[in-house]
Amino acid sequence: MPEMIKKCPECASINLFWNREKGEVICKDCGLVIEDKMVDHGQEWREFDPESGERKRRTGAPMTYTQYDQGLGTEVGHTGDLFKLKSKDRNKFFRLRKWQSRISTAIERNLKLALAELKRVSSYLKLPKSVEEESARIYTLAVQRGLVRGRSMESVVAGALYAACRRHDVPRTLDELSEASGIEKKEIGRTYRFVTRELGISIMPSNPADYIARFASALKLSAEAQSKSVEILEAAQKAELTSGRGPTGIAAAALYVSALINGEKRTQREVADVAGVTEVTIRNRYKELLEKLKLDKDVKKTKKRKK
DNA sequence: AAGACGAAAGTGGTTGA
DNA sequence: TCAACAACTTTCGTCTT
Repeated sequence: MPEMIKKCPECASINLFWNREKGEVICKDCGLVIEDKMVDHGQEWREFDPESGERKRRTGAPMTYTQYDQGLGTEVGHTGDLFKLKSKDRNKFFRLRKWQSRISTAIERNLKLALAELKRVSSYLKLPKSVEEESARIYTLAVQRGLVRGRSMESVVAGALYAACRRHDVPRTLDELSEASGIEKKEIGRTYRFVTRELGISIMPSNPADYIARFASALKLSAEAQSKSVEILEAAQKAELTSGRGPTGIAAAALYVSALINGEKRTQREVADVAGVTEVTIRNRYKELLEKLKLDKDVKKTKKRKK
């Protein structure tokens, strides 16, 4: 296979780091996130048509949750098979067929729709396949437990996606999910919490560091600034400034400070926008960082150097 | 004029009686 | 179920660059 050698469009370095899990390709030299959202060009086979039309050729399809029946549908055979049966069995056969269409259609139709929606949102956010799979699994479980009742399908899909993102340490903010799915933020949060609680899915509180790479590249910060912000983050965690606070706020503040120190000043507004928090929050975190970590020296130093 | 800063009031969610 | 509470937001006025 002719593997294309990719270069960083920013600095033309070929020193790239591919984080498969997060679906990010990061330039080690300049820190640019080249493909923060990898589209999976894998199979794209259709997932409709079982009802009528041609029979499925599912031979050897990989088992996957993004397939509404996980690619393993049990089908009560086709009329062609009937010739082999005696009349007694034939009744049974028809009964089974009827049954199947009764039970399965309700759930399966829902799943089909939901998974289509899920894929839509997922590809809009360019989430890696692993996350898509996970969220499909979560959604399937949720449906089986009847957790969708009383909630809109879309909101549960969004909730499942959000949960899957968190579990895979590839966090998207609620705002992003909200924008992609058209569901209100609080609604997503609600179903997210509900679903995870009901399914007993444990989720670590998301780590601010997971946001750094994405935010930094959105702000076009240098690799130095980015790694500096990670340092700051670690120091902040040691100083216990992070517990109980919103991870995005922390990440944003760390980035803001490190940008300042590195002489790549970004306005609070810019940082706030990409991080999805307000300037005030950044200010508060920022203030804490300066106090507890005595970083103000560093900030002043670079200020003087500029003059 | 724009950005940074801070105070005050409001929001949604958690917790504990 | 309700009130207290923490984190975060919104809004707005003031100060700094």
